[in-house]
Parts: sequence; structure tokens; C-alpha cells
Amino acid sequence: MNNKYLMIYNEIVAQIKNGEIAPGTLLPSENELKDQYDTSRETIRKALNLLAQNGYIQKVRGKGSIVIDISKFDFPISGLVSFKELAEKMGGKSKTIVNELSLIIKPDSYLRHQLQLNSKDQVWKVVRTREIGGNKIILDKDFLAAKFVPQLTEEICENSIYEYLENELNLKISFAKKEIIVEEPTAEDRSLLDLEGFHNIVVIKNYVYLEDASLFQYTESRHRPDKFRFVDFARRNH
Amino acid sequence: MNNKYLMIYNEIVAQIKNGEIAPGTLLPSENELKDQYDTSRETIRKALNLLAQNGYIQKVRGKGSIVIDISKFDFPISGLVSFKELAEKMGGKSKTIVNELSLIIKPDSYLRHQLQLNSKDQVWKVVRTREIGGNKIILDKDFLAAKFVPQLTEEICENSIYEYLENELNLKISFAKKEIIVEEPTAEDRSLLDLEGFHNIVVIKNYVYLEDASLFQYTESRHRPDKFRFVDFARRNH
DNA sequence: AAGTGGTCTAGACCACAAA
DNA sequence: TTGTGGTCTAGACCACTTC
Repeated sequence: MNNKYLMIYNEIVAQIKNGEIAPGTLLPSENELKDQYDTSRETIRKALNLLAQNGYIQKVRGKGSIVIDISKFDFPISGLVSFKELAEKMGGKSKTIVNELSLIIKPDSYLRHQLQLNSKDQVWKVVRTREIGGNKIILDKDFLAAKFVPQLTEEICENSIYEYLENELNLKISFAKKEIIVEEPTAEDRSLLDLEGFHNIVVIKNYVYLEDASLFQYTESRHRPDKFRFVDFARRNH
Repeated sequence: MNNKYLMIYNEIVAQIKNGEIAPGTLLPSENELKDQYDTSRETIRKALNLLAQNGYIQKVRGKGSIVIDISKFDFPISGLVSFKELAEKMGGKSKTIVNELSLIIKPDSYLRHQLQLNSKDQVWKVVRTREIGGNKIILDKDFLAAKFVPQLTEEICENSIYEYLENELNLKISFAKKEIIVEEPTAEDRSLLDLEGFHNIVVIKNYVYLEDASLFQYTESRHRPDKFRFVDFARRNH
């Protein structure tokens, strides 16, 4: 990484995380940092703005940059979290079961709307159950525009579709829009998940876009409510 | 507003929203915009970065800035949403009932931990029921560090505490950390809300910070699941 | 008055995409 | 090769906080 402001950002993040810089204290001023890192002030400011965006510091004009106490929170705040990352966090053994893998030749109007497709575009449908600690607690329903994904196998789905897309197909995912709602479980939820008497399902609708801003994937991730948790960080713009 | 990059940002947002700039098309290049607005390229870049952060455009190196189709989403994406704003969005008549207003002289350890207080700090406790369209669907439990808020009346709580803090006390809220989980309803939920047989409650835990990064409010907003909706926009950092 | 972060500039060089 | 966005610089002036 030959990126100066990212290197500075990462160094300061590391210092905050390992306690070298205490929460509540001030960072060195931008002019001091500029000298320390032998760079320009704008470059320092880029690094500090990243820190502020990600909730590590709070910048105050006339005062300085205050280090925020992050100890109470599990980072990363927000962002695209894949099942693999989630499973690692929760600990316990995880497993993926592929319930369905099909190529829809004629998508219905709901799907065409969600993926903004022509009637001739085909769509991959993948239904997977996620098991953590012996319980099936997540049902993932993925719909991928086939024009971007020529091939898809059960093996790929058992591992990570994301890794396949990014590493093999070189598709770059750039951003996603999420919507979180709570629903009654469907018959499909009941049959594929270990609901254990829970009466609701947390549904995360995920619209995933590629680098050129084309929408290529729509995912519904259906979670048993007791295992669901979402963290968000929001800065207020005055 | 004598802020050049914000003016440029707002102008472009307006153009995107009213359809002057069509989704999927490219913005003028940074150099063209620099000339159009008679400014420097870095200032244009600041405006464009804001647009990208807020989900209006996608920047692609070598190509340009693509306008994203926002028509399918209700903005604003994420952020601090107060009850007043929420009620306006959902339409229907809204009402606030103040169930409890008290000054806790000796906060218990849970509260001290959540608000990072000394044992001598006092805390305001406010419990309010929110009614929309004739149904009590939200239970808000607010805890405010009293060192920042000397006075609090039932009248203030019936309107907006936020407005009181920002306009009267001149406290500036700068950012918040949210955690969303799903719980079983408590006895309190059952007695104060119209649960109508729902078996779960969506709990939004909100940690609110002031401009100087001091934590001053902890809020639990408990929503009936059928009326809950959360929207998020996440950019992936490659 | 001195020090802080916020904005703005004009110019340079680089990485990448398209023709 | 040309044009795009990404990074970096050195310097200027401003708004705000603190002493």
C-alpha cells in the first residue's frame, strides 16, 4: 500500500485500538502530525476525516481531535457483513446448506422490479440455510442477474458467493442499500429454519451494486430474531 | 451559506432530485465542473465526495461520476431519525404520552455503565408512549445525564426533547451509535403499548454524543415489529 | 495573541479506461 | 494518446477556542 493517508489512518487506528492513545484525550494537532509524518496538512486531514467518519475521533474547531471511547462497541460499525464474517464473530461451528440453485428463465414482475431487469434477462436463484452452533438460524435468498454471472455451482454456493464473484469473476462490489424489517415467518421459513417457537423473522433486504453503479444482486437475509444484531454509526451534519 | 463546496453539492443534489440529471448518466468531469463553477478542482472533489457518501453518485476512475437511481428508496438513508420525523413520514395523527418523568439521584450500575457516569452524577429518566394512527406502537425510554440538562418538564417531553436541547440549551448533538436487536416484550411493553398479539419488540439502543464527544444520552426505542423499518446505505472500501 | 481545525487554491504526478 | 478520477503538496485566509 503506497497510499500515504491510508497508512497514517491505519497507524492511528492501531494506536487507538491498543490503547496507546487513550479515549477522551486529544490527538496531536494537524500541524504536529504534518511534521511527524513529514507530509502536507491536507494529507493529514484526509486521514483524520476517515477516522472521524468511522467513529474513532471527533474533530472540534479551535480545540483539536478527541479520541472517542469505542470500547463498548463491536466494530466494524455498519457495512456489508457477509455470513462468513458474522459466523466468525459469533464463534461456534458454522455450516451452509444449499436448498435450491436454479436459473430463472422468466423472472416474474416482482423480481424484474427489484433487479431493474428487462423481461429477457435471466436470474440465478440461490436459497441457503445457515447453521451456527447446530441451529439453522439464517435463511439467505439470493437473486443474481445472470448477465454478470455466467456460471454458478453448488460448490460455490456452499462456500462464499462473494469470494467467487470478487476473486474469480473480478466483479467489484462497491455499495449496497439495506432495508431492515420484521415479518411473520413464511411456510418456507418454518420448514428450513429452526424457529423454536419464535413468531417473527428479521428480514434484511439487500440491494448490491457493482462499481459502475449497476444493480446486480438482490438478497433477502432472514434471521431468527434472537440471533440478530445490527450496529450503526451516524454522524449528524449541522 | 458562504460555503462553496456545499453550495455546489446542494445544486447538484437538486438537479438529481428533480430529474435534470438522469440516473445512469455521467456528471460533467471534475475539470469541466471546475470551470463551470469557477473554482479549484479540490473544491469540486469535495462536493463530489459528499455526493458519493450520500449515495447520489458513484465515482469510477478513468470514467467519471455515474448518477445512481435513487427513485426506489426513501431518503434520507440512515441517520438520526426523531419521532417527529418518523411520524410525518408514516402520516396519520401522532401523539406523545409522558408516562414517567423523574430525576434519578442514585443511578444503578447498568445506567452508570451505559452513560459512563460517576456514582454522583444524576440522571433524568423519561418514559414516553408514541401513538400513530390511534395505536401505541413505540415506547421511548430516555436517560439524560443531568449535568448537561438542568431542567426538564412534562411539557418539553410532550413536544420534542431534541428541539429543547438544541434550541433552548444550545447543546449540539454530533453523532450517535445505534444498536438494533429483537427482544421478547417486557411487562412494561405489554402494559404501555398496543401489542395486539405481537410476540417480539424491536429495540433500538441509541447512544448520543455531544460535539465534544461526551456521551450524554442513552435511549431505548422499543417498536412494535410491524411498524418498524430501517434503511441503511453502505459503501464498500476496497 | 496564539493555536486549533475548516476552506480554498493552483499545480503536479499517478492509475486507469476508452478510443 | 487523451481524458478521467486519485493522491499529494505548500501556502493562504478564515472561524473558533483558549489563554
